[in-house]
Amino acid sequence: MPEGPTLFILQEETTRFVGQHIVSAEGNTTAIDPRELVGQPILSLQAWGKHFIIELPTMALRIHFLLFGSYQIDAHKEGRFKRLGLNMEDGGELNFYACSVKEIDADLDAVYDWSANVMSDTWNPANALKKMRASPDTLVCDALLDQDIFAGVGNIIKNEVLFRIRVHPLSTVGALSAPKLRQMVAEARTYSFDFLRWKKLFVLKANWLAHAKTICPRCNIPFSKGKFGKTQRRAFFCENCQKRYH
DNA sequence: GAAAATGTTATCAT
DNA sequence: TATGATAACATTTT
Repeated sequence: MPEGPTLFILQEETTRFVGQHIVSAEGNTTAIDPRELVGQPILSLQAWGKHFIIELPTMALRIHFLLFGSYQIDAHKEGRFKRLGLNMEDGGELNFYACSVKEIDADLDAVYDWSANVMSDTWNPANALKKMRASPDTLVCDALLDQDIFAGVGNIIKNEVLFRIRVHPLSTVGALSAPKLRQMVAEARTYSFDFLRWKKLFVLKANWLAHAKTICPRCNIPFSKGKFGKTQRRAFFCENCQKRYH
């Protein structure tokens, strides 16, 4: 379900709810009592990386879909418990399933670094470079998945970006030249918007060049596979055309 | 039907 | 204390 572009779509699809009051709420979340939400207006609905933030007068909620979460707008799933369901004053519904719900206590600006959100106008590539320069031994595969640096980048985007810029996932950040590192940062954003466009057209998977693929489309030789880095996520890469910098 | 996967976090051990 | 391994969660697809 997730990766930043998906959350971006969710945010786009729900803008009409901003300003509306919640007329009823339900769900099996233990983070909050859904009844607390009734009567409150939605102040904002925002996406930050893979987080969906619902801002209300008395609290903010963070929805995270993890690997399996899903949502329905003006519809619901049969035979599934809602983790959280909001019924709006215009009769619309916003339902979340199999996701993590968390209440955010502190001020949103204190919790979120808006410049790290790859899909946002507030994205700041210079900040990403600065964060990476602070830990040069980090593997590029870990850096791209680091939500403090590239909020919204997930495993698919990671694999596609590294293939596009011809960098081996086990390269270290510090071994990349300055232009190469800038290219990595730029491509993280560029590919995220390609992902967004393709997902909307239902052709995302058809446009994968590396992720879950077996043959390198550039070299026509088998891709290598591995589970690398702190999170041991799948890497698909070409030993021939993706250079290992270290 | 087993296994794996677009992900994170809590908990326990070192 | 900090880091690291492991489990836990929950759904859909192969």
